[in-house]
Amino acid sequence: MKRGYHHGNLRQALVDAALDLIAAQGPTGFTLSEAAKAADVTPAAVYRHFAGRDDLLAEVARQGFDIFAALMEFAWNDGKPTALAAFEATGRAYLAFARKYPGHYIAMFEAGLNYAAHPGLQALAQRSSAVLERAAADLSRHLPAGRRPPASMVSAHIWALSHGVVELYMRGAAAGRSPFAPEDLLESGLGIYLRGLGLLPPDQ
Amino acid sequence: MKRGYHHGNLRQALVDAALDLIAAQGPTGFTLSEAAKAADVTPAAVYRHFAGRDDLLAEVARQGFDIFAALMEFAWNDGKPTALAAFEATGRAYLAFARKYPGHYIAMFEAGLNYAAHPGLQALAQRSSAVLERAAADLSRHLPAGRRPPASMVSAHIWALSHGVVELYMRGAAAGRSPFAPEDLLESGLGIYLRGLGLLPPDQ
DNA sequence: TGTACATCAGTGAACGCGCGTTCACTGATGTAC
DNA sequence: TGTACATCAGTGAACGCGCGTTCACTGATGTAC
Repeated sequence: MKRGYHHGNLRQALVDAALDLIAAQGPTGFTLSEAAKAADVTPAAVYRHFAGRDDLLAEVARQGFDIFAALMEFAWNDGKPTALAAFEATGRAYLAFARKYPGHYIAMFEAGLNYAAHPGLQALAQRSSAVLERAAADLSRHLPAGRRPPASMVSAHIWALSHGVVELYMRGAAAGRSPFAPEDLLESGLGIYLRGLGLLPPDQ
Repeated sequence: MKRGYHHGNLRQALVDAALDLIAAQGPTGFTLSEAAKAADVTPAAVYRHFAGRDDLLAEVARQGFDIFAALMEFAWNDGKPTALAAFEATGRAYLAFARKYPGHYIAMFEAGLNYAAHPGLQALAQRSSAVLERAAADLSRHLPAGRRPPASMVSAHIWALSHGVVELYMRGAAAGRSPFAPEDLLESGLGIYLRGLGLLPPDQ
């Protein structure tokens, strides 16, 4: 397919190429040159749209956080119909995102990029975690005030469990070798955790 | 300090140099050349002891699994004095390992190296996970047979939570920004989880 | 103990490669009149 | 509608760099007699 001299939407084409490379070859397996080649363009052309390799990578992460936050907000759905059901939907959404947008996920959480150097990123990342914290807070309201752990701690537990499942059992070392699907692992793990919080009956 | 022409123990010196580089600069920030330089040796000398860059990295991981498995076994201590106490000690040991041996941890779990290509590695990795599975199985024995999840699932939950805490809250994006120490996060998370399993009284 | 010799762990130079980035350039697009 | 010109998104060649790896070599170590 022959395009004209101007690409049309090179910026996004480069982001998409980067996504494919990241998903296929890990956080390191992405080079500006390869992304340019995949977009049928000279490496130098990238500099019309990005400050450099790092900037392109940051844009990938930025778009990822955008999608991620939207997905999480949609799944949480303001805690309807019940806080518990909405919470479990949010957990499923987390894994669905990691599975469907592996390039984004890796850029966001595994590329080790410097959040401080890209201020927009930091704000977006916090928007994502805010969803989870709000969900945890709403959930906590169903607990007697006495034994209610801080919502930010609950959300940290959930996030850690979710991330661990993705890293170890969806990708990673144990990916094929575990008898459990990541989705089942997260769901069962969350269930036990919620029971421990007192949000599910002890004998389900 | 001037050594003789022969190094003495170059093999281990290279492993140690690699560990420092990995810990300081991430899984990618390790090159054969830099490791050689850190050991005061020509890059070519590395090939007297390792088949190449990958082989050196694999040796780092191998030693890591060795230490890791030993540490976990020691902490588990055959489930004494009680399965519960031993289990919590094992969780603490996991985080202590990640904190004390960051280079090893990264090489083991984040370097994305091909386990199948290094058969010895696979066996060692399984020895590590066997400790956790045995602990989970011993714990489960205190549950009524009816609502006893498979031990391998319990150990997967624990591993995922521990790994997630390390990645997100010890290193990683939320490292400094969370109000909770990783150790506290894991301990509280494990506590809630164990309560959910029915191994701790509901109102602690 | 002394000597001849094999072994072996290092050197140093060289290689081809792909990387990110720069630069002067050119051809297409859009705008003013 | 046509023309002159500014803008802008690309090219292509070049750069310096550090990488992993190879090779013939050399100097130190260890062993046999």
